[in-house]
Amino acid sequence: MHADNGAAMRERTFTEVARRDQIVRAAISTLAELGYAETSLGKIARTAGLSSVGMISYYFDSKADLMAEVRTTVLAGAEAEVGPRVRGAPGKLAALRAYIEASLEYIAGHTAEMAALFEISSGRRTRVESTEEDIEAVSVRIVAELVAGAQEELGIPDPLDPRVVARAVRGAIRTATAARVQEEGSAHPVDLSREGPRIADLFERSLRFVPDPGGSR
Amino acid sequence: MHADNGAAMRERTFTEVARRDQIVRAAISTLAELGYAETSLGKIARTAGLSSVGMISYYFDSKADLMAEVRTTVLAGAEAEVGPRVRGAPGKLAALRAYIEASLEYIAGHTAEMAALFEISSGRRTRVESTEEDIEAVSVRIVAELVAGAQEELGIPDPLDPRVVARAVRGAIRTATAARVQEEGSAHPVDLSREGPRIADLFERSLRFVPDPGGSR
Amino acid sequence: MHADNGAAMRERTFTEVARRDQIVRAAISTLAELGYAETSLGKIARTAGLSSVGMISYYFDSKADLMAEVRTTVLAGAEAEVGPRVRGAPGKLAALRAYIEASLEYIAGHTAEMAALFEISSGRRTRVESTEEDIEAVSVRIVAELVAGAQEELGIPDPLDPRVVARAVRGAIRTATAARVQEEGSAHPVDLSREGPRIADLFERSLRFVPDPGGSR
Amino acid sequence: MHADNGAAMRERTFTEVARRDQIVRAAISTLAELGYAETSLGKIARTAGLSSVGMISYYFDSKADLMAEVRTTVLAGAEAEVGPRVRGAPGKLAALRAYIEASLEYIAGHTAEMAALFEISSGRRTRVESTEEDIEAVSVRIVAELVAGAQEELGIPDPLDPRVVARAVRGAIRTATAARVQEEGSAHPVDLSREGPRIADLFERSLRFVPDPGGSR
DNA sequence: CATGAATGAGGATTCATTCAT
DNA sequence: TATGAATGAATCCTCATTCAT
Repeated sequence: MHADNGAAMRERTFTEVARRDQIVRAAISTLAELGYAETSLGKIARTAGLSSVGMISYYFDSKADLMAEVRTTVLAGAEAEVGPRVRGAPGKLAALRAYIEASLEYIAGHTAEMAALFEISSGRRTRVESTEEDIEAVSVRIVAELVAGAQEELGIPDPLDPRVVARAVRGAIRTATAARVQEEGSAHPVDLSREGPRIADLFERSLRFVPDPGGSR
Repeated sequence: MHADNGAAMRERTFTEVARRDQIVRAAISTLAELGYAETSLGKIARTAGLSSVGMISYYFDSKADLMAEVRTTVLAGAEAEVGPRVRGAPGKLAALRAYIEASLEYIAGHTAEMAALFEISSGRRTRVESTEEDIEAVSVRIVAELVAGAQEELGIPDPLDPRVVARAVRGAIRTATAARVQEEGSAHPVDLSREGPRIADLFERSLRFVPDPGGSR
Repeated sequence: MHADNGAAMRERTFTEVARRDQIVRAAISTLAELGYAETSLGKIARTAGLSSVGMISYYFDSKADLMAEVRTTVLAGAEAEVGPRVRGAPGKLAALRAYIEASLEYIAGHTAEMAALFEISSGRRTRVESTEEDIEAVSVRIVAELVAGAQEELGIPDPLDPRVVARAVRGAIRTATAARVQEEGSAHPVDLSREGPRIADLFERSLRFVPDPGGSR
Repeated sequence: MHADNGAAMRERTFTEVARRDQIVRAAISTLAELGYAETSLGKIARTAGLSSVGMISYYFDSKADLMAEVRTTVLAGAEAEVGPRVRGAPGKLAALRAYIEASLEYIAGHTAEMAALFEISSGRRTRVESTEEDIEAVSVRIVAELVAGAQEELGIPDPLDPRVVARAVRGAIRTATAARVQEEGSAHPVDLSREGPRIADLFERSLRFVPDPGGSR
């Protein structure tokens, strides 16, 4: 076997990097267009303008390997946009808002990547490595930290469970994305560029909310 | 062809009903365990303890037909538990809470069914019929109505967009489900039986929240 | 096995005869509509309004058995119409003309039967019995006798080989039939009712023709 | 997909050409031997000495694709022999004779090809493309032109309908072919090499025939 | 008489992967 | 580096036939 994507790397030639990138991009398009179940190496090769399927096998150990690379690439791209904005936010609540808004903006501008990511995570079951941690689990942990910080920052007397909120936040982002894809032809499609602030508002309200001391619940 | 799911209905034998049920249950298990992409009629047959794949084809016109039956079955089960509780709730806010709690309770007791449903909706691309409306779209519409009613009920001065909230609610439910599946082996798995009230609390807070006139935002 | 279509017959009950006929007629329709390759016992059963395929197996030993019955039935029908007219003709030449015209008239009125017959003879290869003689071979022999008789009758000095003429006659009949089926949607479809006399004229001319003693050929 | 028979042509490797040819030849043998209904890719593969069925799918997009190639190949071969002789004939009547004789000579030397062609045209129902015009329809049109020309050439007072004659000619050719295949084991098999001139004689007589002014008919 | 159930072989097709060049 | 060739398993599906009731 020639290709190798393990931990201890050898150098990659320029051609190799370019080819891999070309293939990964073709895979993203294909996944987004056809879905995981209908995506084959042959179709990816055709999308990439490659004459043979063997070419992919040459650069990637297996289909799973390619899928993993797609995942990594897409996640890295998202992190590159979302991460700095979260880290540059003044305070935890602002960071949470930044996370939500940046996520939805990124999603809005990278439909194919997100669709591909979605297809991979829902279409594949066999984990390549144990290190390939679940996207959602990681995201939830990160968001939960922001939520916990924000509630602390706000000094809420009866805080919500950060992980519950975090899962809701992630769910809201995911559902908004999915809705956008599905309502594409609808009369009132979801406008992702406006969705971010609205979702942020929603969660900010729940975090800011102070239970009425004499309230019913 | 023997199996028939068209308009002009035929009587169904006892054996037929039993077999179909047996196959549907096997399909649910297989989908939940392997995911849509890895679920084949052969694997379903093996799970069902059937000797031949042809047996499935005998009772279902096609794989799509079987998947549709799975979908219908699971949705009917969920509706039977969630629907009455929502309709029996005193008021819209209570109905929203009932919806969330009942959903999570049902999910908690029917992990495999929900996973199967999830796999079908995300894994299949070719819609069987246009009438087979997207589960999420329908759910969002229903929840949005509850949200709108609740906000009206509460007399909130600056209400949130009901559809934004609805998508967040659905997202929270889905993510909680997914989290439960994925964290099965984890140290702190999600306890779905407690998750419902917490998610309901979260959204109730955001709906009850009255912006401070002199607040920072 | 219950059904039996061998030579030494036992009595057939009324129901049995009726059922067999019903099935044979359904087979003819199906063959004519779908062609041999697409005709299955299941489809024949559905066409016949029978609920189960087993019914056919009950009355016919095998698919081949049913096909043989279809063949026999159709041929008997044709013979019943063509035979008397040929035998009643005044003279051999007239008999040949009667054969051609009656054949085409019968074909014109029994499209489905003829199509079914055509499908069976071209679609199936495994001979059921050696006694199931080839239709064409038999027909050619019969026509050849008429041709030979006609030439004798006319006293042609340099007669044509009767079998050559006979094969041409049969070919003309077949091709006319096929042309009718294929040109159904065409602008100038073949009118089978007029085709008979024309084909008869054609062959009568070739039989009547007396070579010019001083001619080139 | 590897095989390609679309518009945008790709270079064909030496191996590819050889393999395709090998498969086409195997298909011809199988069709001729078993008939269309019994011809499967598996049997063709076995005939071709190929270990796997997948091999055929690798070189041909579908079974229909392969059948189309068989058709094209056989027709091209026939045209290459018959065409020049028809076009080189001195006059229309001579051309008609050349057509008949050349056709039967070609058929005599290519029994399997012709049988395969016959099986394909009669066994398949779903037309690949509308441009794939029916062989018989085309042939009849060509022959009809020759017939019309010949009658004009001969200056016959009461000419026959050229299309009627053309269909008869085609029918005679086809029936002679079929007869040859079926009478292979017979005592007096048809000798196709002598059949051509005889059939030509037959039709020449009918074209040359001048009705007797005082004749019976 | 009739039917529904069941079976298992065989149909075409797709695909990931390996290999020789 | 790159490519085309080849393989064999697995996909869904159809079908003729058998059998128990």
